[in-house]
Amino acid sequence: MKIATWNINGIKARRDTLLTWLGQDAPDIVCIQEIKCMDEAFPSEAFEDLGYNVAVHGQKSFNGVATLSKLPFDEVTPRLDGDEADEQARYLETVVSVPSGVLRIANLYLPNGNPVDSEKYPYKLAWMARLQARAEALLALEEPFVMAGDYNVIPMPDDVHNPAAWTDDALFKPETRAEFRKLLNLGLTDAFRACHDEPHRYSFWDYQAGAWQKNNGLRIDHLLLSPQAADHLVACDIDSTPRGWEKPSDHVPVWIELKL
DNA sequence: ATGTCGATACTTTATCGA
Repeated sequence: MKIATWNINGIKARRDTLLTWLGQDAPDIVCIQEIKCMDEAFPSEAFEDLGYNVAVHGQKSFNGVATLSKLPFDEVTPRLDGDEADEQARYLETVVSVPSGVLRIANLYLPNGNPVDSEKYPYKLAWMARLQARAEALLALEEPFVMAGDYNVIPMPDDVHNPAAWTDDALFKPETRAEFRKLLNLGLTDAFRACHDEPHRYSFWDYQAGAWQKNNGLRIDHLLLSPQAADHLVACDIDSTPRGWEKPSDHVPVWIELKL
């Protein structure tokens, strides 16, 4: 079972790019972020024609997540617990049945948090605390689950080209990295780092300043696995090729293979 | 650390968010 995550930066602008990638890569489940549209504007039919079931949690203009799955959804639950007043569409949890039982997929678009002296940074940290609480609740079920998405977190200095330039950024501040580490300390596995120890492998390159050409990137898109999922992890990688295509997203897909 | 991009609106250029 192949599961991918990809921040596509606008489904209207990236529909055909995503279809092309799905046509050649054919993952079983894809978590996409930043669809930037309302539920009813999502082009579900195009993906259904490729054999995917579609779950959408969108909003106008910003944010928004959608999960595509070749397996039917047993459950679809939008929103992250912990703040009823939070209107931002950033979290979509689904459950599918697999031969060995169930598999839960949390699709998340974690807040960017910049600028750090605005209300956006405390919102990011609070959102990360809510995600930890959700992870704890799910871990108690002792079932396989994947938390996949754009975390907007650079976990380690080796995950960015020039770490010294990022020390005060919301994606790399010590407080941000500490909140991410709490997820790992609960018992979740960073799938990419379980499979790779080479430094400077990136999932995002800014549109500006020739970042892609200079390989000036960030590793901020992650798949975190529960112990019951990590036990079945056989491969993980970043597919950077779509960053070189026409009109690319600034992020590329990251995928795992689970033997379930 | 800014050489860009996507979506939106009292649009055809400015603003916001990343």
